[in-house]
Amino acid sequence: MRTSDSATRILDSAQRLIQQRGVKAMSYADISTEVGVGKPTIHHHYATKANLVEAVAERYFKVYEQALGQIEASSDSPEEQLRAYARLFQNSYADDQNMCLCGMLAADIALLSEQAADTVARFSELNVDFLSRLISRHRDQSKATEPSHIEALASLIFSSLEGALLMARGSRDPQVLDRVSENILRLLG
Amino acid sequence: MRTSDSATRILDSAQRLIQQRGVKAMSYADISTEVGVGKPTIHHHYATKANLVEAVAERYFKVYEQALGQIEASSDSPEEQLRAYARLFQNSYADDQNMCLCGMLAADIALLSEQAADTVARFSELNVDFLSRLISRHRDQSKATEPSHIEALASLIFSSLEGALLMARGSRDPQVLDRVSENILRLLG
DNA sequence: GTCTATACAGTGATAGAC
DNA sequence: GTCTATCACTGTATAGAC
Repeated sequence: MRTSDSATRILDSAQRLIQQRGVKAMSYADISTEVGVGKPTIHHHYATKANLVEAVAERYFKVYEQALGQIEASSDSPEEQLRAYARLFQNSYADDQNMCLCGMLAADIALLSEQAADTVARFSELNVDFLSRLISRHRDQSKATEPSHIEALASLIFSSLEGALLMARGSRDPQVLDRVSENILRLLG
Repeated sequence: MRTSDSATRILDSAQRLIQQRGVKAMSYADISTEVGVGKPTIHHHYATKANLVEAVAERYFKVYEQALGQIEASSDSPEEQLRAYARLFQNSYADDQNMCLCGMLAADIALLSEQAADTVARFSELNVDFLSRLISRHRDQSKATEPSHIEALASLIFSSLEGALLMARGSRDPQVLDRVSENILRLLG
């Protein structure tokens, strides 16, 4: 159905609005205009705003999880995989200077329902786990490293990219992300 | 004047609310309740919400600039100065899981006036410049390094800490900041 | 599944008295 | 410098028809 994936188009619009303006500034009126349906239609698909945010977060998590899976499944080297990982963030910024959805939700954590906040926490784990595996694989090729060090390095890489996305928006300097991405590759070796 | 630092207490309240909830969720009603003055009083000191946000950002910038100056003036080693720098972020989080004000403003960049957005950009430069000087001083003790590498490393450190602050909020894990801070020290040497 | 119409709380902001 | 009273507007949400 062309018409009846309104639910999906509402999610698309809501996600974009959150990434650009934050949860509080994402309104039913904006979505209504963008998608071309009445506000009651939005409520029909997602009863409350909390529900809508939860749905956006959950879908984002799953899509992102799949993307990480594809990177991991590729037979590339850990270095190449890390490059592909960094590209996820670069693509987000290239697409209208979008913040990572969960990065924005983390900033707005005080406004979220328990469920949405939980998805944000799981997103963080997802990234750290992915990076920890990647680092382990890389380290096996040379020398062994303590698990706590690996997790700390994974946290550093994830934080760097989330922060670089934030910094790129704040400083209006698109190159920040590229420079940080390059230096992260150096961290690995 | 005891009474007439209402202006200051309004700024304090507004800043805290922005750091915890973001610009859009900071309201005159909240400040009015917290400070104990009527909403018209807030307008008397800061005519519009945009003015208020600009004043909060500008004061934050200046206080932060002073803090960096004190770190720089201290006769400590570059390593110790970097530790003190990281502590600024750790203190922010320790104080009610506060986001860095300009980090939150960067997330809310689409909602800001030109002037406020400019202060955020200047804040970013302030940090990168400070860190670049610090790195240069450290490198002089050993080997020379290209300026572009220094700035890239400075951006990485700043991004890491802003991102770690965001990540600590999102993952509800206070130790993230500590782990990232430690690893940053390793980046220097 | 979508609409019109509407309820009602909260928003930033202003007028004018003290 | 602070107040009371009030403004126009927008926010989320609901009722009920089609």
